[in-house]
Amino acid sequence: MRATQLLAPTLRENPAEAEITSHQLLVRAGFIRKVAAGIYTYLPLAWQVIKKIIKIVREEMDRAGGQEILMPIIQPAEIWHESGRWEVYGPELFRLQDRHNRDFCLGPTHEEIITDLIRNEVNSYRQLPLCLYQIQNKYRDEKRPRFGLMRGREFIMKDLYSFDRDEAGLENSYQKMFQAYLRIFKRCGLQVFPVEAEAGAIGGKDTHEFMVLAETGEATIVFCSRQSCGYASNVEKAASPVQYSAQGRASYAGDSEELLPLKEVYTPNIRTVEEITAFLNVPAQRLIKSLLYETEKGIVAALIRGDRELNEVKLQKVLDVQRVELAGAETVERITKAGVGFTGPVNLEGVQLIADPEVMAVKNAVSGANKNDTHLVNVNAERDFKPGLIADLRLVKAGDPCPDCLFPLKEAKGIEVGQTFKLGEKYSRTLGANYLDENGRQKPLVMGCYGIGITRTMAAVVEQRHDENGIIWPVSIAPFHAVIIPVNQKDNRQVDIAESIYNLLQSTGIEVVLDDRPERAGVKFKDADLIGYPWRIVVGNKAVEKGKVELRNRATKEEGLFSPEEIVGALNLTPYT
RNA sequence: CGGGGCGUAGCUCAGUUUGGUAGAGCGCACGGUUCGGGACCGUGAGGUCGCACGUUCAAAUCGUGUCGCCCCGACCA
Repeated sequence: MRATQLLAPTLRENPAEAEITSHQLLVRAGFIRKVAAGIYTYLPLAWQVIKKIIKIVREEMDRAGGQEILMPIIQPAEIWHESGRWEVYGPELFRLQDRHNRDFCLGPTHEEIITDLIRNEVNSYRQLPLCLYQIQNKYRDEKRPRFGLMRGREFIMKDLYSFDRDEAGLENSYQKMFQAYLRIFKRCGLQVFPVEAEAGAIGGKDTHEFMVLAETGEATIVFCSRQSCGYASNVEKAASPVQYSAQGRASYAGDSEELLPLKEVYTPNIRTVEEITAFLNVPAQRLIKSLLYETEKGIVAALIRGDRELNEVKLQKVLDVQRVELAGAETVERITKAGVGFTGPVNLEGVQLIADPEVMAVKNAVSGANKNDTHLVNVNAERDFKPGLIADLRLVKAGDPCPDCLFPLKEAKGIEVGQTFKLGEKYSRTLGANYLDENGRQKPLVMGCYGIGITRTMAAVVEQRHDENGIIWPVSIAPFHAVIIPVNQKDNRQVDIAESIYNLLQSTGIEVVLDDRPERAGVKFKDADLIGYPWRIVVGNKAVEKGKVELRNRATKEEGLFSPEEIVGALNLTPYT
């Protein structure tokens, strides 16, 4: 490809709207342009990268036994009603109507379509196991699209669905996919690590997210500091190892303190945990934070130790509700008869009490009194209040003990590039996708689903592989392997040598750009670094006189002089470096 | 959906407070000088100032509405 013919509009300055590195660089280096919020055109360089990522994904899916299909973007509302997700998915579903006012949606995912296909076409255990996948545009009307390709409203995704006859089959399919995922991301030059996660709207039991560690990641993950343990989890999922025992407080902290009588104290306008710890001179661990949440099943009071944060996902799961929303000031006042900041579990009427096990362990705790400017001291669980439910509600954080081995956990930010789910029978039951076993008995198919965000993966690679000058593509997915830069476009000797190297490399199958633009060398160097070609070949005067050209590695910055004939041999096209 | 901010040339931004002829740098076109890390000189093209309505002799500037975009939060494969 000649640079004069390549549409790669680079920018000198960062676009004002781009916040994170991958967004800035992909726009600046001429890979993408925005069409609307969260919707982008992929220019030639980006599409080149995307096609390569897709090729890798396709090879690994095929190797793992997948068969590629292509399902429609536009999906009729009926099957979404059937699965119940027309309502559940909410405003995130792009909905539209045809000329007859029939409802459709743009597919955010394809469980419904595939299950519909399979229930009609697969009837026998002899046809199992079956793995089908597609690489397709997906549509999600995100509340807040952001960070360029990270969270788009239109994006490219690979989704594979596995169908097995039983749990053992699913486990086998799941493991194959898990391994395939590790290979895919490695081949894309990414360092990922799989973490345990929550299933979210898709549903299912076991699920892993594949995380690319990056400062700009939207997900927080925790992992065990002990290498051999290997525990890693999304914080939302991460369990806290503290369990409540029937023996109660005595088992905690070796604390032999006596239970003291309950007492009211005057705490004028003292509302927050910080204010109370300062005012009463007690540590935050001794406080019981009482948070009122509104759910579709009513209002609950969630109790958590003063030094902890509540994990709303855990709360939602434990209550088995769709919606948990921190109650507003009016609701708090209606329920507690006091202002925000004075809520406490003692004599709190009309709500369900749910407590974290740690709360049960605090002796002589401090809590709100449900009375303005008043707190209670020497509050003790069981004696002064009795929660209807005790459940792990804590948001785990760095330093907390690992649930598997009790070593301290570490925390990191990650970009989720893939997720695998064991769906089980969730969709096959609701949509009636069954098969007949050897005994002629009808059974629901056992499903798994496995996604990879293709366009997000491209952004994640930029996020993980860049420097102050631009992107550093691995050879495996670089838009081109190399760029040839004649330093002076008006020097015929340089141009001739550059042209001959260009022809030579092309004839050996190396993907190369000849930067034949009438620009000064500096401009070409800047663009080469910005775009991130793995190799750069500079044809300059001094080099020409010695019959040698420069070969430079984008990632390592190593340089060497080679004769044109030596270049092909010197180019190291090891994919992932 | 709550809070905040911004819409002026392809890009980055001034100008809006105090209404009166549309600006700069970069990019682009042409000519010249340059030529190994985003050169310089000259000439030039390019804008319904997001859109609509209103106030006014006069609106980029004031008012109302509306659309779009960005950030924080909530939410999310």
